[in-house]
Amino acid sequence: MLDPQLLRNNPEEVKTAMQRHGADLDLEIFNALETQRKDIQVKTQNLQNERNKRSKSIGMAKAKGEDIQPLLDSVSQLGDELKAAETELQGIQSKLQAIQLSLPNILADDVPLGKDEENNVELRKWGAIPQYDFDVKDHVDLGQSLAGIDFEAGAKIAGSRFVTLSGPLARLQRALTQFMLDMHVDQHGYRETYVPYLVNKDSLLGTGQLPKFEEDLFKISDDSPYYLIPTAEVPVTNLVRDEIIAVGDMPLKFVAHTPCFRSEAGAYGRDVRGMIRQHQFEKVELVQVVKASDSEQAHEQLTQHAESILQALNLPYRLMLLCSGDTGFSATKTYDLEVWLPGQEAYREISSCSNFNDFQARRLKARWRNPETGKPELVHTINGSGLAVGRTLIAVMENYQQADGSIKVPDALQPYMGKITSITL
RNA sequence: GGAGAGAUGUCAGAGUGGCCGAAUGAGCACGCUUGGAAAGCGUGUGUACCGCAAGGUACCGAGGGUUCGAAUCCCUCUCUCUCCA
Repeated sequence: MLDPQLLRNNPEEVKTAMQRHGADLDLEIFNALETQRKDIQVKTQNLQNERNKRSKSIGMAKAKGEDIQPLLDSVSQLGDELKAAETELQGIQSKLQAIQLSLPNILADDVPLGKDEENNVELRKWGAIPQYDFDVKDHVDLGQSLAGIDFEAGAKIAGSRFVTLSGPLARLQRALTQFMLDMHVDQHGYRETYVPYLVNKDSLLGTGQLPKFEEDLFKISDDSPYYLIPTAEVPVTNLVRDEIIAVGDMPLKFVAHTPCFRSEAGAYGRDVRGMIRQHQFEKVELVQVVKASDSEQAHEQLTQHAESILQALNLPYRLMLLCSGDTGFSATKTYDLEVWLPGQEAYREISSCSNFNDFQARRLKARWRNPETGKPELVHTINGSGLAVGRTLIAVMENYQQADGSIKVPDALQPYMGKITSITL
């Protein structure tokens, strides 16, 4: 949510910023509602004041044993008027709120203008793209020949875009998860966190998935208020909802491993082959809650934490700065890490690291107390995948494949793999 | 599944229709006191919105209702605790 002050005081500026982020603000409607709101709010508060004063005088008169009937008569009409004003105010406020909830975050100045991922800007590349003297397979072929990935089983048990893993490949996924968690906890100072995989509506409103993106989510049922989490960002960031954080506890750094569930509505033909785009996948998520003055630096730092996993696994990748059209609704700026997949001969997203500034914090009412002013201030939230485990599994398989179809276990993962050095049939 | 109790400010905890944004205590901050500390004393200490300000409005788990007036009464929901199955 944007700062309502900004919206009221500089609506033109906000409108321009919204257009940059692919949204529109109808100033005519907004200004009209704002004017009405002001009038009716003042009117309502005056009526409330009047009622409070008279009610108080009735109380005092009664205490003195005076006749209160004339006073009662004089307020009889006030109640109806007040109720009407309150109802009207409520209506306007919910309309204004709907507008506010539908507006995306204002993009950072250095976000390049662009329509879609074609316009993202490559900031740096890491690692050499491996050369092979044999025919490279993708993870689907590798997984099938190693009898470790079974799409038919996933489809039978659940449906399309589900998969089963078994044997050493299932273990490899677990190894990756453990490795990532350990690295973020031991070397990067994150606090390991276990959270619910089902969340309520308030949490999704807080991080910005609702009200606009309900179709991307799995809802448990119509009578149950729960949704499956699309990312650990939702439960973890909501830890600070309605909280005022002590200055000594800042910054908060959480890491959580969870499954993620996405309906992938609108991705019909895309990535139908393989494990790239699944309804269910594992992810290790990094979340930081910081002071406003620290958020840019924290965003860079968190991105580097995600990068360090790729580096430790020796997987080539590139860092992309997302353009305006590709940056998510709640983000002010997003870096994507794209890992090299030999099977596709392409870089594919494996992590998305975003700074939300105070956009989520305002919805969440997440604040910290500034000791200099003694006042609560909104925090800034930053999160990123560190990393998407399913896609990392793919990347390891494809990058570490050998001529005989086996997969070498990266050195960093060997302690987690019972010391085996290679995955073979 | 059944029966009961409860949810109040940073915390503990009073308040069962009006003078309650809310006693009291603890904590915290500042000041006094002291050689220094403890104790003691004094003052202050929620959030949001409107307003230049004075001031006003809302908020006592959430949402509705009754009433001139609700933390307090009624209804629904959520959560916590105790007991029974």
